[in-house]
Amino acid sequence: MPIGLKSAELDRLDQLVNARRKVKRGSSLFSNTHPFKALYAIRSGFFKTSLITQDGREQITGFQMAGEILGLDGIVSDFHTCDAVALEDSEVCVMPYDRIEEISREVNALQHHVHKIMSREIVREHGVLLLLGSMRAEERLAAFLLNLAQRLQDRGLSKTELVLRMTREEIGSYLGMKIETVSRTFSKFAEEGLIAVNQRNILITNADALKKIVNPSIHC
Amino acid sequence: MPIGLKSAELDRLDQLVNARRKVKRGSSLFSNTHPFKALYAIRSGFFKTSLITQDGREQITGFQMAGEILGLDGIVSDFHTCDAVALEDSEVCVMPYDRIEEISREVNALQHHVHKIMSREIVREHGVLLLLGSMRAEERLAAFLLNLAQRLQDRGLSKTELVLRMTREEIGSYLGMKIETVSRTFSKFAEEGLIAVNQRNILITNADALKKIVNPSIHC
DNA sequence: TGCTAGTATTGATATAAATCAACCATCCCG
DNA sequence: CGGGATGGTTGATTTATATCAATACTAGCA
Repeated sequence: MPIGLKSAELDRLDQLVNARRKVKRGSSLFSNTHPFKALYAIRSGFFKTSLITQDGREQITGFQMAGEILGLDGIVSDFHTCDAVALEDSEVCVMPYDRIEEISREVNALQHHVHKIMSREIVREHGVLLLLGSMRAEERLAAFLLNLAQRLQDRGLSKTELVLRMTREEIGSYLGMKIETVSRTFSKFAEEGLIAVNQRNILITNADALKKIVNPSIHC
Repeated sequence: MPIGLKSAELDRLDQLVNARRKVKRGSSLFSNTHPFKALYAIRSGFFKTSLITQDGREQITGFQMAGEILGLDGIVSDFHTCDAVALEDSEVCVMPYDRIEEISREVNALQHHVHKIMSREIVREHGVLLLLGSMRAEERLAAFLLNLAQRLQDRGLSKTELVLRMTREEIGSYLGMKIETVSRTFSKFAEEGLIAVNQRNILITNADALKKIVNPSIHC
């Protein structure tokens, strides 16, 4: 949340969060077609958001961790249009949407903050489009690992040791590839000494090489 | 824009648009790294938005037509993060962003409208992720044509006759496939009698069959 | 302790789409 | 009118990834 506010404004912001909610691993925070009432700020834990097609295919649209916001998809139609499922025991702050609108009108910083969050999500998805539309399997997985590492680093955690919260299948769904390809690509990276894989524990041993895979040109 | 407003609110909304701007076919409305100042509402014409990677690959993130909003990507960082290029001579309304924030605080309907526009864009991109992540070439192109047809219909135009404003290459970039595959898929659809192709003029002759391609299950 | 379910890896083969290549159509401009 | 530039189609071949199939690992539980 933004800083440098007057104390009266801070008091108002305190009213934004009406409750906390714990979400057990494997259970959902909201689902497609559920009425939209609130946005959720992740306090702890890890989520995936996904779409399910009528013929049963799942497309994961993102993985979210502490500090990120869930539920933006619901604003447009008053209904959620995707599912959000916890991949580990998690806790969120519930921020009723009408209260966000109300307080946004009074606290300019909040108004701008909300816009930024939505814009950031749009830009993030642009990046995923680039990934899915024009990268090959190795590039996708390398980009995925570097992105996770960066986000962990932003949270003060190690940027080289990651514990994947999702299955290989979920990674594949997100990256538009099959589980076998995900597995093979992990193995290839490991053989080449870029990472060490131990189940869901990944150690990035050569981040530069991963970056080179994602974007060959800038390193030539 | 929303309806059912008081006249004082309508007066305020009039102040939102500060200028119109014409954009010639092939020239850009804004570009990556340009400072972000305003959102643009398309009055007439047709645009593409795209990302360019350092190694020169282009990923088109969307095609926009009259009534749609451009520039949302710039809010998060005060800089645009993609390029918007007119695919035909176009005209936009320039809406300075600081004025949008200001008037949003006074006119609740505008505030909600802005949120909805951003949320709609997020949901649209979710759909593209699904397309790129889990559909095959034929499904992608069929979905693309149906989407265009729907949006034309929403604007009171024919839902069966479409004039493509973009090249095959641009379609391919958007759909994550090569130009040859786009061309072949058009030819296949034409052979099967689903569409008639005459250069960039497409006539949809069997929309149901296209729908069946996109989503096999619901028609079985 | 061993069994089962879920998850992951690896190999063999099939296939969708990319690539390489040739050619065609249209438009524009000197 | 002619010739080049741009955009599009079609065919032959290659390749990345999917699919099919077998096996292995881990965790939880009876």
